[in-house]
Amino acid sequence: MGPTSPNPAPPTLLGLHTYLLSLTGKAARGRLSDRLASRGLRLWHMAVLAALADFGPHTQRDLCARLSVDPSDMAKIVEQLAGFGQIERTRDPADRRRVSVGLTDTGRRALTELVGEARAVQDEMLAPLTGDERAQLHSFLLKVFTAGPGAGTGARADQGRA
Amino acid sequence: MGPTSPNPAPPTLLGLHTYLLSLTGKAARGRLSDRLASRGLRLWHMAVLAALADFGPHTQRDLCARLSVDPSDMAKIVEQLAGFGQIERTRDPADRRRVSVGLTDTGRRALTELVGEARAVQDEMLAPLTGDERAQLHSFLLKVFTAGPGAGTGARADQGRA
DNA sequence: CCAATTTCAGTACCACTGACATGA
DNA sequence: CTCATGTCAGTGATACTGAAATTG
Repeated sequence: MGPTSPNPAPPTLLGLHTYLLSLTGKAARGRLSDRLASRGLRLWHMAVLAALADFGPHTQRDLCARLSVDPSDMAKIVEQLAGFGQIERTRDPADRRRVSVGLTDTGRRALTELVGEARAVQDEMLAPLTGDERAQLHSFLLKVFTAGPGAGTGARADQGRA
Repeated sequence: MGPTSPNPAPPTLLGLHTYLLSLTGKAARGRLSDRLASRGLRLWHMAVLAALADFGPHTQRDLCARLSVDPSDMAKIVEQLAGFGQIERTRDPADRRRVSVGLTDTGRRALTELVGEARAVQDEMLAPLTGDERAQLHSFLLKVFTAGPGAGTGARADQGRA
């Protein structure tokens, strides 16, 4: 859909706020995951590290709830992060079903670097906007996101029409 | 990631413009495709119909270039739309390799309805914003999108690390 | 013979479903 | 026995790769 390409995107689509939002979101996601891939990680890895850094240790179930990730997927993500030594898993002695997940120093360092990558991407993508405009964009998105998914389809709704 | 859920998303993530952008984009995409699914169509179907409505008949290859869709995927999309009677395919008599794709009246009607659905979704999602704010958001996104993907990764860039 | 267009089969990835093992 | 937690295998959708078929 390269705007610089000879064939521009259809105005009918670009005029729809939600469509444009999904396009730019896709581009953002793509660029982010490209960057993170150079370090062998994915977006969910960064999300888990960030959740642990911001709120301290979680059970896997709480991580799933906070990030809207399916438990079966979280199992794999946590398994990989443990393999990288970025998190530690310990069985809760009080309720041995629960696995408590906590950040290691390695994980904390990794998160710092990942956030740096994300900042680099956003400087790239948001280059056409002034600082004020970026701040406004951010506040708009935050409003939409905070009010938005809460009720119904939220994060899943990805292949809705089953 | 329901903001109304007991566990809020990590501020570290919400503070990253690109991450927030990808989250809201994902939500927009999810809601849109849910709506369209109720009519048995997908986002790409709407995109193709919109391209044909805005710019007239295309060869499949031109559709691919305009929408950044892989030719092998476009073949399936076009096949389905033809099955629904929303487009017509004719071999270009001058160059019989090319398939010219054009909109039917049925397709035009379908597009009108799909756009209506998209507008409904955007009224839902952007409810927390005033009219002015929506216009500003739109212009910001348009700037970012128009300047952004142009060169390389554009819409594909989804699993870049192959 | 080579290039362009379309089509088809195969691969990888992501998100979800359902079944299962463990433990409260 | 029941419910909760976490794990694992399997499904459907998406996006890409590579090769074939047709035509220029």
